[in-house]
Amino acid sequence: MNRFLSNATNKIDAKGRVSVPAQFRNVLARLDIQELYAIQDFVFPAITMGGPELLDRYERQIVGDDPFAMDINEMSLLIHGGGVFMKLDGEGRLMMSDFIRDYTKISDQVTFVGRSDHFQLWDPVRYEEKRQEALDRRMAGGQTRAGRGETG
Amino acid sequence: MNRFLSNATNKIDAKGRVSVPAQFRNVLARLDIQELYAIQDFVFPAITMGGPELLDRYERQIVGDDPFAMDINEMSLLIHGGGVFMKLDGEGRLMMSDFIRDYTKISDQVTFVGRSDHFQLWDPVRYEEKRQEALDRRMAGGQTRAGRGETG
DNA sequence: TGGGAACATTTGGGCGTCAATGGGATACGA
DNA sequence: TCGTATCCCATTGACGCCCAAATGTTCCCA
Repeated sequence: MNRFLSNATNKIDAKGRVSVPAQFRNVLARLDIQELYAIQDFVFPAITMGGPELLDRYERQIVGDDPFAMDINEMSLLIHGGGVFMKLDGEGRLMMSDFIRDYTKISDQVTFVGRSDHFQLWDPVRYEEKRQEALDRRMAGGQTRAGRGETG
Repeated sequence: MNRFLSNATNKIDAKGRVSVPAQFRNVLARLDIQELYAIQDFVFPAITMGGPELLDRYERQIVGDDPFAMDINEMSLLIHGGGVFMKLDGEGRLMMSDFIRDYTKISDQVTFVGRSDHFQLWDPVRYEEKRQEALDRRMAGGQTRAGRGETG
């Protein structure tokens, strides 16, 4: 598999490190991603991580024709000022910086959530909350499309 | 037969493994499905499993042209964050991960339920409950037992 | 029609490998 | 020089891979 799927929760050790799930590391290797770009999610209390092309994509939103694009100056402030490059240590771990902790409220555990072409870092509790909210909202409004448990 | 039909209940062994019914494995082989995509059912306490095209189908809902479709970010959280790829061991068994147990309340047995182009994993008791509920609901409009369900 | 052989399926368990985690030692920056 | 980050190695436990027992099914022949 060459996409980030599923989720896994790992502990933060005494030094503030946490192992990136092996499954995700495999995807990173397959995509030949050496350096990780990290930025806060604009909607959820989570940190988005992915390859450098992730930054490219955000930058395209700045200059792009997206009608919902934010103010350019404001957007740049978030993307360029709020993003950071990180890399894993020899065992595939990364440091939980204050930058990450601030936006996520992560304390002693991290839930890694696959998002297809990138993945996210969540506090386990908040992830479960938001996941449930999303589920509720889908069942409330989405009865038409593929609702009722039918998938086809 | 190249569709998933009927249902069967198998035991979970001490290691947390359970055999996928041979009948279902035959269908998988016939459809040349090597890797299974699994995701929680959005309505029932069950896990839906099928080939990779199952994920494609869900993803089409994300990028679909439905203007009232769910928020993309939220939908991805459910589909990508909540879905997993799994594969069977040499004997055709799969691991009952916490992921599966959480959504299904499966403890020591699993009921595999055919759903034509995919199948589901249920806790035997809950399956029987839901099946009975569905049956009752269907017969509610009609007469007694003998009465056939009226809503074709 | 009954018995049983041959086969298929389910279940159990040993063992090696790898991932997650912990911790000491060293390098680096404030 | 102290606090922090990085590198390296050790430990533990989970999972994959393999083989074997037990249970169930089919089919043939007496």
